[in-house]
Amino acid sequence: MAATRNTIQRDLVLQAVLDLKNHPTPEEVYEHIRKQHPTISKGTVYRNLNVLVDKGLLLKVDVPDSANRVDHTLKSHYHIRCKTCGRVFDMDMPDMTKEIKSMIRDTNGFEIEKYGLFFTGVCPQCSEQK
Amino acid sequence: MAATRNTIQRDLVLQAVLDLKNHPTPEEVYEHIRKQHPTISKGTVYRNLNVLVDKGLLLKVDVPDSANRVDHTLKSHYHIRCKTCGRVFDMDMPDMTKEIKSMIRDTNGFEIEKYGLFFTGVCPQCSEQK
DNA sequence: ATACATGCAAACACTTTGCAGCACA
DNA sequence: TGTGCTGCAAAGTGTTTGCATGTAT
Repeated sequence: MAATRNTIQRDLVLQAVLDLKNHPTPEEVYEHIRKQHPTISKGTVYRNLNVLVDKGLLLKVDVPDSANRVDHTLKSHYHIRCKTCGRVFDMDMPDMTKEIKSMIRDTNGFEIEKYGLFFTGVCPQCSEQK
Repeated sequence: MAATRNTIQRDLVLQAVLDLKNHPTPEEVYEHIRKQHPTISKGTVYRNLNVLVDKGLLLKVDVPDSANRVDHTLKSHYHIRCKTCGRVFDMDMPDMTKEIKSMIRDTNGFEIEKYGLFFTGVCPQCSEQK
């Protein structure tokens, strides 16, 4: 990995994700930082999120059909997205990595690197507003 | 659901997915159809793929960090994407819907509608080319 | 006849990137 | 002092959409 420097912007990006807690989108990180540091650019936010993910300090959360997110929680867990309001929540369920791996019958020569398990549904607030 | 019509284009889109078999991208469907029907537009391909998915004739496959795909296989199964060549393959493993649902401890009021399980790795061809 | 569908292009949402100047090590 | 990083804007991907026209029912 190439050498990296500690810039103010890098710190701000990491701190913003920690502050926002709930797996924010890059856009949310950008808006959060802009309050205190209005000159930061969106490109810098994206670049630093990628750097922090590569360094293993943040986890990338792939969200179908919308902006991806980053998670400050590093242990394996799963998410659900409300298809009405778009918010993303943590699932209350144990890690299934072992079970999932044990179900693989034949990798067909594939080197499996990672997997994603993602739920979609309607959150309590949105379902009662009908 | 609104009434739908049987257009030549709709048939062509469905037939293309069946012909191409391996969960093609909309772009691949478009290029395939264009050989026989050069005036079809990409918008029409996207629109019809969405209609066919809504009708339950095709399955949408959400692929992290790249174009989505459609699958003509309707029964629940999982996919893996080679991060080197980008191709998507079927996983050789049984359906885990029951196991996954049984691991959910508390839905916190969520109406869970669906889930996606997706693998990433390096395919045999790409890993031997190193 | 009517409303759904088409082709086209523009717009959209999200993300990356080229570049000139800046600042951390 | 050098190269990694920044801000900015432009470009890149993938997908949807507005509109005038066409066509299935």
